[in-house]
Amino acid sequence: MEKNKKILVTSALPYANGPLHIGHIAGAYLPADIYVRYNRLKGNDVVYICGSDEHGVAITIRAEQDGVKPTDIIDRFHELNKKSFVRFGISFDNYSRTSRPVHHETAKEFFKDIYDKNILKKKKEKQFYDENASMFLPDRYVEGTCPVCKNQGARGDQCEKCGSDLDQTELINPISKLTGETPVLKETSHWYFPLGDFQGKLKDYLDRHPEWKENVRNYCYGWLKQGLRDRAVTRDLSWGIPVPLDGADGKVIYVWFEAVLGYISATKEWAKQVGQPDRWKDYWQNPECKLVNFIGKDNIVFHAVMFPAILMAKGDYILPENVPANEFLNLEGQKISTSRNFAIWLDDYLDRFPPDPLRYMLAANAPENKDSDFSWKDFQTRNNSELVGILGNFVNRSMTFLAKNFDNTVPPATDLDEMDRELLKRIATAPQSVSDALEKFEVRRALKAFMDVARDANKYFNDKEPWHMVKTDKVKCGVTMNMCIQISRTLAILMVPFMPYSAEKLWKLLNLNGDAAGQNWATAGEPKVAAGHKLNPPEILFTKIEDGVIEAEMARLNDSQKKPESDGKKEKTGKSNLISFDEFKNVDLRIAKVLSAEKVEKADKLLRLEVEVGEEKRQIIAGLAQKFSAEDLVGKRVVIVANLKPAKIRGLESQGMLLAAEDANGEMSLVTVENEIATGAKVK
RNA sequence: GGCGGUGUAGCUCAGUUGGCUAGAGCAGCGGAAUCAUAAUCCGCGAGUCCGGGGUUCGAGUCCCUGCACCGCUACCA
Repeated sequence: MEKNKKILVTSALPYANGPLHIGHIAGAYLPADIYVRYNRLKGNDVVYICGSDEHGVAITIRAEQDGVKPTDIIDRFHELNKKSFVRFGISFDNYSRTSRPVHHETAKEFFKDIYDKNILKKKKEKQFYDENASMFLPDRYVEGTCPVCKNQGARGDQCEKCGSDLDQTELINPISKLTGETPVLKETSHWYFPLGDFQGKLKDYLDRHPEWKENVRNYCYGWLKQGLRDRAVTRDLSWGIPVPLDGADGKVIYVWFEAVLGYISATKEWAKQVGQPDRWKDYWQNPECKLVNFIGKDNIVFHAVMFPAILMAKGDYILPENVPANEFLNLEGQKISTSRNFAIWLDDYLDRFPPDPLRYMLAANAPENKDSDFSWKDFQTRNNSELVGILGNFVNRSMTFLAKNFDNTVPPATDLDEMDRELLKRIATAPQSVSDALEKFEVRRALKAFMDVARDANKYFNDKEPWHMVKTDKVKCGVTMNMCIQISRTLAILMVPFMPYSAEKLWKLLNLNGDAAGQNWATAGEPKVAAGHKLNPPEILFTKIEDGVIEAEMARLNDSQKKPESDGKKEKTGKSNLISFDEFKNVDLRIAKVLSAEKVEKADKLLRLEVEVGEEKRQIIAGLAQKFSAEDLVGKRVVIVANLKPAKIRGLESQGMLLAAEDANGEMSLVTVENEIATGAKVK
């Protein structure tokens, strides 16, 4: 038996700008929780860490849209998500948040330390500073006269008229788009993390972990092959962790660098909570400790390349031992979409169903090797035929049999026959069969191994036919029932990682001491229930889900999908957004005929169109390629915005914009006209 | 467009370093049983292993290529 191992498990920090759905859960949380609960049963010293990721632009944008402060957004979703996790039985030891002081300090310490080691590269550049807004202006927020063609509306990154790539400092008569004031040129610095310098070490690190999932490894090798580039670790933003250096006012640490450190700060916070403030070091700075980061596939590069690089730069920290990344979960054959509200939200689910059936479903169908699919029909089937039919039924038939014929008391197991001995062997090997899979993070296989125990139990019950024996040989029948209770106890313990609530319920029904989660995995396969032990009256473990309930859920899913982002839209059409006729008049809409269309090379979505507008011919670059082919467009009369400032896209000048409608599902339709009206005609 | 992944029975998915007649669960069909939430147990699969080439004594498993889908990334006036 291995000795107590120290294991630090993390799940990706959910971004606190929205609620959690089942896709999140299936990827990074449930598999981790199963792994954690299993290791606790094994007696390992596990700490399970997570928290809300609360910085970054997306939060400020959402706050601006909703007309609230960033803290309002993060407070709301932090609390909501934290509560959902608890209800679902995700057993974090600490669920922190990156807005906490401990995290700010940790992130600053890392930044400062890496800076002090002269690892960060400072790149000086002159940038415009708006003194009224008290901030440096990103290129796009500066306008002025183009030094090449003298066009007055040139932007800081390029001139739309002549297509020249510009540096903002080249502009003549620059103006801040924020305030309309003339910005001053100030020297500013950005710090870059030289990922490339860690290329060799990262390669060695990857080479040392051939046991990682193939998708993770290949993905990382792909990045390495391309060569790692310097990556900025500072940004000019007001929301985030201030850069802890002099002269870095108005700069924050870039989220990619800081968020992953949330695992460390959350561990520190936990250590304080348990009254041993230094204990986090036993994990993060202990080479004997095994760090496992559970994530979704979208997060691979941050956890398997960048996070290790940061830890290497800092030194004295352990690196992830494994990064089990799951693929994505689809819903009813389609992608889950938060913007379309096509999802099953966790808190929503928990309002109507118990956690365990979903835990079971998501574990049985976890997207381990490829994207997998969740459907309500499947959910019903899994619940009814597997949980109710196989697992629940076995326990129930055993317990009601004992209640009726043995006064709820476990009979002695004297005089075992061959079949009984086989069953005991089966019980004895059950924990190992589940562990084998869990040690390799193969949750699906583990769950199947668990269910196979229940299947075998049913078979044993059937083959023994105790309902006949009870009339002919009650002692022998008693042996059978003793076996059934032994295996029920084993099932209760093995069930803990997957379905903790039902495991405890079963444990109580069996009237055993303590709780199921407090048992030892190593002895789960031993027949420990004594003869004469009194059981509690039988109760149903899992309830059947009727067709009507599932139909209602499917209808909900469809209904909710029809009205996307309701509040956002209401505001946009509200009074404050009304424009005057004069404003509308400024937009010059014209009829144009598409003469030719072709795909822009090396761009998936772009089409280069030539259109006729009256006498004039124009080139328009439009992001339509995914919905329309050249044939769809050539010859069509469309509406264009004729007086839009030209812009360079992919090196091609776009002289106008083609109008098309796009709905919430991403379906598009061109705006066209009924008759063969002359091109160049004004639309009003 | 670049990088990575996936495409196996009606459905959801396994298939380890290439090797015996390609598997599981569910659904379906037939049977047994009736202790149990009409729950269980046994038996039944003529699948172009996405298409096309190739390597090999032998390929779902390796190589090339085409198609489809997913993720990251670039670009969507």
